[in-house]
This record gives sequence, C-alpha cells and structure tokens, in this order.
Amino acid sequence: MYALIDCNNFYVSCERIFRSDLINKPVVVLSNNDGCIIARSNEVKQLGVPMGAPLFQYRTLLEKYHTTIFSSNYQLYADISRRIMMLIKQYAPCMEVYSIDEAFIQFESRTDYFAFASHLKKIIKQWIGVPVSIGIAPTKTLAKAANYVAKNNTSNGIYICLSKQISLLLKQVPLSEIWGVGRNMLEQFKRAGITTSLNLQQRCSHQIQKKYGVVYQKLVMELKGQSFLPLENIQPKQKIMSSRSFSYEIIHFHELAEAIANFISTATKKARSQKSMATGLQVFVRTNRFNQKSPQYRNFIEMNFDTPTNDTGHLIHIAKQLLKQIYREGYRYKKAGVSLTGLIHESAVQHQLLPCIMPAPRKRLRQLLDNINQKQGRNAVYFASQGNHRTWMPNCNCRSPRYTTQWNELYLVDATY
DNA sequence: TCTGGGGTCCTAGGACCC
DNA sequence: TCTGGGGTCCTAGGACCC
Repeated sequence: MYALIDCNNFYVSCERIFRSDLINKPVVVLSNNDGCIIARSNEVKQLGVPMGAPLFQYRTLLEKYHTTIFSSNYQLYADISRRIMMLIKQYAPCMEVYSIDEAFIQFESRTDYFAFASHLKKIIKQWIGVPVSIGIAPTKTLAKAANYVAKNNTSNGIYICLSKQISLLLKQVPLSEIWGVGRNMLEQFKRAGITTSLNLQQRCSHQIQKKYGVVYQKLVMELKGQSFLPLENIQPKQKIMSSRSFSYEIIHFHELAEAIANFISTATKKARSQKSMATGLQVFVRTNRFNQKSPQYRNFIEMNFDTPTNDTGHLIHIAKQLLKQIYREGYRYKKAGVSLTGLIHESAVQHQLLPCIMPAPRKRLRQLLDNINQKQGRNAVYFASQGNHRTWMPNCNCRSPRYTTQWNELYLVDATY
C-alpha cells in the first residue's frame, strides 16, 4: 500500500506557524517579484481566487477581505519541509520525497491504516505546526486521488481506499484531478468519450497504449489498482536552471551581465552541492511579453564544453561571452536566466589528453568560497561581476523573517530584556 | 502600473553505423 | 526499372508535475 502525505496550503501553513493570529484568516503567498498568487489559504480559495493568478487582478478583492499578503520566503519553506520529511522518515523508512510539500510512503498491508494515519497527522501538526492530508491506496496514482478526497470531501483529512473500494474513490475524483492528466490530455480523452476517472479506469490498457503511449497505459493500470510506479530515490539533477524576472526593465548590457553572473553563481553552487559538473551552458534573455507596446525580443544560446566544469568564475566568463552574442541594443529586458546542462558526476569526468584548463588551485578556491558562504551566510563573498547593488533583484516587499535559518531573524518571544 | 521558477519523461524522426 | 535489414544515438518538441 502507498500513502501520500500532502501539506495543506503549504506556504501559507509555514507562515501561520509563526503567526497564529492568521489561522482561519485569509492569507496568500506570492511568487518571486510579488507577481502571482502561488499559495492560498482556504478562505482565499473560497473567494474564487485561482492558483497562479496575477496579484494586481485580485488585489481589490483581497483587500476587501483583509487578506494578509506575503512575498515568498523559500528559505523558511525549505527548512520546514526538511523537518517534516525527517519526521515522516522516522515512521516510514520506505519514503519518496516527491516535492517540497508531498511525500509518498510504502508499507505492507496492515489492519490499522486509520490509526496510523491519524497518529502521523497529529504528530506533524504537534511537532512542526503544519496540517497535512493523507490518502492511502494500493498504488501511487490512487493514493494521490485518495489524498484529493481526504482534502476536499472529509472532515479529518484522511481517506483510505482498499483494493475493493477503488470505484467508490474514483467516483469522487474528477478526471482533471487525476495525476498525469493535464489540460491537453483532458481534451483528447474527452474527444474519445472518456470524461470521468471511472471511464478512464475501465478502458483497456493495451488500447490506451496504442493510442496515447506507454505513460497513459501505466496510468490506467495504476487506476485499476496494479502498482506500476515504484517509489523513487532522489536522483541528482540532470540540469540546473537559475532565472528571474527583474524588478524593472533592463536596458544596459552591463546590468544584464551582472544578473547573469548572479544566476551562474546560484546554479554552480547547486551543481557543486550535488557534486556535478556541467558539460553545457544555456543563456536566455527576453523582453516583457505582457507589454505589447514595446518591441519584443527573445533569444537563447548554448555552448557545450570539452571539459566539464562547475567553476563559477570560469562559467561567468563564458556566460558573458554568450550574452554578448544575443544581446541587442534598444530592447527592454524583463527576464533572463541560465541553465547548466548535461550534468555528470565529478567522478565520471573524462579528462582531456591535453592539459586541463582548470588548474588545481581553482578547486581549492571554489571550496573555500562555498565554505565561507556556508558559515557566514549567502553571498558573504562573491565575484565582482555579480555587482554590489543588484537593483534589478525581484521585489519581495512583504517577506516574513527567515525564522529558522538566520540568527538575526529568530522569532522574538519577549523583547523586554 | 503590476503577470514565477523550477523540473521530468517519452516519442518521432534524422543521422549514422554495419 | 530495379535499390536490405537491421541497429544506436541524438535532438526537438510535447506532454506532464510542483
């Protein structure tokens, strides 16, 4: 059997840990640059505010209901997530961390599913402060569906589906909510007369495979109760991306280059932390696609290396050369980013026959930089090309304190002393 | 005025091999 | 006019996820 443990309105719940005054009050969390609404409390969902909606379209409505608005605080959310996952792991060693707010666990059949789920739910609320929903079923896809019912159709946030009860479960889950059915497939299925989860479950999996491919064959088998998707281990990323929308539209090359240098710094740091080297680099820029009045331009360039690297300085240099090739004067750039591609493990690097371009001292330098930044805080030391002011950095005007990861932002219990 | 930032997998088709 | 029968690897694009 599988269980899916999913945090309720995760980012909002993280904010509420330290703001108990906001429980049962409308709360939203915004994307980078304070652009879109990416997490909503139940009160806000009930107002009809959709996921991913631009803030400016709903600001009046939110203000009318005295909604508390937060910029995103990823350091906080990542730390809370880490604590929850560690706690779950104590109860269920066979575990897959599926996303920042979801984990699958697998266990042998037992008789006390409900007691087990209730205990887990209670302990996570008590120790961490985050409410979760738990769905239990014979396959991962069905556990996802059970979690949907747990969240929406139950009062205790737990739903258990045994093998014989699959039809009863699927009757409560719209096809659009089935894991793996996106907007496109929903349309395609609809044209084939498949409009409900049960319709899809009852189709012959071979015919589904012929028409839609092996992905959807597995999906149908999973809906029938036959497990095809195993728990997966955390794999090193195959590519690492870093990009941002700017707080204003950038015109000058040097500002764009400064932003790109920062993206390289972020991406290479991630690559080093998973002991990966990049064999390729992509750089892209684009103007504001929503501002149809100003001329539009977007471009992308990539380069592959003979010698894999994760050296920040080296990659900043290359990225700047690439940026020169796609930068055009006269445009107003709103977004840019980089991707490290073809990542391979350090130990798998094939060295060149001819002298390596990356002498050993660079490796020591990289380690030193990472160590200092680890101890002293992000960007305690950085490359000059990353700039000092970074005025282009996305807005985050309503970010809460990073209560659990920054000494100077600790939760203040009493300020009298 | 204001519109996020990441990822994965699969398939079809072309280039190339013997 | 006639023109084999296998393979592999790579890439672009399309689908999905949070």
